Formats: sequence, C-alpha cells, structure tokens
Amino acid sequence: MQHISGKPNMMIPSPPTAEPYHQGNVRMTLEKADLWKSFHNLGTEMIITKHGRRMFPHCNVSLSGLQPYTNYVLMVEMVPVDNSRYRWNKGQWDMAGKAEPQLPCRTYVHPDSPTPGSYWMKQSVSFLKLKLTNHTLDQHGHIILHSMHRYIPRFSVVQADSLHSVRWGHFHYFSFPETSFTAVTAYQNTKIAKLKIDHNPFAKGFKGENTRTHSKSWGDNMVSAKEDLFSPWAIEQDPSQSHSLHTELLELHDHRQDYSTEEQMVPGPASMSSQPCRSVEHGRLPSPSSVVEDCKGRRSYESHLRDVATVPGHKTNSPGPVRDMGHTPLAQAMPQDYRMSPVHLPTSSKTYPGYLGYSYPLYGHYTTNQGMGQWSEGGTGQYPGQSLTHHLPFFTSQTLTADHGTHQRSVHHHGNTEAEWSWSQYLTSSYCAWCSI
DNA sequence: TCGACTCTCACATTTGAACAGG
DNA sequence: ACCTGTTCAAATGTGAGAGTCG
Repeated sequence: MQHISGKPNMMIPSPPTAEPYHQGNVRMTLEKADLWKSFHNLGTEMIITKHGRRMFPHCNVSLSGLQPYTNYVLMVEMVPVDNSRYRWNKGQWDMAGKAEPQLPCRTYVHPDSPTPGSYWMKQSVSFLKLKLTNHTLDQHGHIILHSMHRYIPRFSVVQADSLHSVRWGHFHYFSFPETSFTAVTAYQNTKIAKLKIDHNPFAKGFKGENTRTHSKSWGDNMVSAKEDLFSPWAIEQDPSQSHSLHTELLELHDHRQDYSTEEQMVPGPASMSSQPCRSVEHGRLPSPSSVVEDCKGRRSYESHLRDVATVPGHKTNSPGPVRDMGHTPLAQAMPQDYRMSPVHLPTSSKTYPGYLGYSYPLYGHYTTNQGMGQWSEGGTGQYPGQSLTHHLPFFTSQTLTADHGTHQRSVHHHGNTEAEWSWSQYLTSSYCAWCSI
C-alpha cells in the first residue's frame, strides 16, 4: 500500500466552528494498491457511460492523523493528467491531438461527510458509489469526463463541520499515480477487460469466456505480440516497453525534479517504484516533506504546512455540524457544475500534481462569466504532450502567480463583492480545487 | 462516398440489499 | 434476535449497430 500524507497548516485561521489547534499529520493510504498497480501496468481504462458508471477498481483509502473529534469532509475529483487526447492504436495508447475543452469539473463528496476523524480512521473509506459519465448535461452529479482522455483521482480531506464551512477549511490533497486511468466508452485493451472480469464480482458472468472487446475496431489494432509488451511481466523484462503512461509519469517526475529543489521526493508505489510521490503546499513556499516509514516498511508521504491561510472577511455563520449521515446533505448539495477558468501558469508544465499530496486554504469564488475552461496552451513547448493545465474554478477575480525560482504562489483575493457566485452557490456546486493551483 | 473510429443500447448474468416468513 | 429464501434493482462486459469525422 502506498501512503501519502500531508501535514496541515498549523496556523490556519479558525474554521467557523473550530478553535485553532495543532493538527497532526494527515496520512492517506490507498487500499488494494496491488490491484490498482495490476491495472496500471496495463494502462487502466475506466468505462464512462451516459448514465454513469462506477469505477473498478473503486477508490478505497484509509486515513490516519486526523483529529478524532473534529469533523472532516472527504472528497474526490478527477484531474486531467495532461493536455492530450489518446487513441488505442496497435496495442498501445497513442496521442491523438489536443484534449477536448475542459468539462465542468465535479467533485464527489463522500456521503458520510462531514463526520469526525475517528470515524474516518476507524475503517477504510470507500468511494464505491462514485460514478463517471461522459454526459455533459448530466443531472445526477456524476463526474463528467472526456472519453479517450487521461485522469487521475485526487482526494481531498477538509476539516469542516458542514459543507458550509468547507470554504474555510484547509485542504489536504492526495493522489496516487497508480490510480490514473484513461476514460473510455468501450474497453480498448482486452487485457484490461479480462482483468476487470477476473476481479469484479459483477462481471463474473463473463468469466471463462474468451473475452474480446469490440472486435470491429480491435481486430485491426490487435497485435497480440506487441500488446504483450505491455504486460506487467514484459515491463519487468524491458522497462523501455512499459506503458506510455508510465513513461509519461516518469518524465513528468523528472521535469518536476528539475523544477524545484525544495520538494523532497519519496518513493512511489512498489510496482512503479521509480515514480516519486511528492508533496507540495499551496500558497506558500514549499516546505520539506518527510518520508514516513511504518513498522511494515511501508513508506508514507508527509508534507508539512506552516503557512497562515488568509480567510476572506466572512462572517462565520456556520450552520453547525451536520450529522445527518443518512441523508447526506453534502452529497445533495455539492454535485453541481462549476465553470473552470483556464489559467496558464508558466511553470506548471513542469509539475505533476498527480503525485502530490498538498494542502492549502480555500477561499474565493468564481464567476459565471467564465466560459467553459479550455486547455492551457502554454508550456507545451518544453514538454510537448506533458503540459499540465491548471484551472481556477473560483479564483476568477483573483490573481494567481507562480514564481519560478521559489515555487511560491500567491493568491490575491479581491473580495467577494461580485455577485457572480455566492458562497451558497458554491456550496451547491462542486469544485475542483486541484485546478486552483 | 467510404472507412476508421467512437459511442449507444440491449442483453444475459451476477450481486447484494430489502423484505417476509419461520 | 437470528436464519433462510425470495424478489428485484443495480452492476458488469459484450457485441451489434449507429453516429461522427476526415
């Protein structure tokens, strides 16, 4: 299992209902990491349908380091890995041009949110119910993705007594490289389909069959000899033939290493051991991260946040704890669209937030004046096909800068006078704080 | 017009929650 | 309270066919 952990800001302004206190190191562990790695080695594909499709494997994490009696909100969102569209060609994924315009980014709020840290830490947290869709007008709150695009889930842990106080909460972000996937409407790689059949109980009916996927298109593309190059075993034999995503991640890692010397690398998942997991904190100078190794020799990733968050001048009229677990007010309130503002950070292409576990204060809002976010144009010169797009879903009235040398980012809050989106609207909207880098 | 590529839908099968009855 | 059996909604990948695009 892979651990990534983030240490929250110990000097963050008080959330509406909480007094300042020292937070321990928040740590997140991906459950069933071996299964994820099995898929990742082949190039994970996730089916997306009009009516929504669950992920398999589904996201399942365990948490530690939370305050037992403090409420937290857990969320997950799908972050584009790069700026490219892909196609399955002759047994491998090839780039097929620029990505489609960014869709409304949605965040899936765990239905148990908010709930005390002791609850989250008691057992693993499953995001089984999360569904992916390609229906851009989806009304069910499913996460909207583009087919033939690559994404990576990003988990958020926010200390908040209710959804209404999430805004003031401090976000801890966690991503696991082996959970990255290509969204597809039909499986392209038969090995992926077979692996799913082997492990997904609902697909038991297909066990034992000679599974084929879309022979019409697959027939031409299927070059079994070449496909075998992408098997985990072949990858071990010849790493140069490993899945392009692997290579991509490695390249991104290298770029990132060049970019910042302040971030400390830690080992990634076992099967992708050459991949690092990093932690960076947003809105401040990155502080050194530390590697935590547990008694089982598993390494965790831990970031330390020291900065003071700037909280907008809001009256903190928190509605108070929401403990109606059964009705999940958060889940009802959150799954909505928001407009993402395309913002290009010159240095962003050198970063790969997919590895990151970081945290930063959340504030600000975004406007409806923004059109649908578009892919960032910049940065591709240096890293063709690898550039990262960073979106600012609700920072449109803010200026966000990135300092190349110090990796320092600052957010200039312009107040909340605009009426574009009120906080209540935000609350009924999902957000993609990842994109807010 | 054609072919390649991608998407949609119906289908058979399986799981698991809910419910009733003992 | 517990166990067992039944029902049914939801989930799965498959494969045919439709739609889109160059």
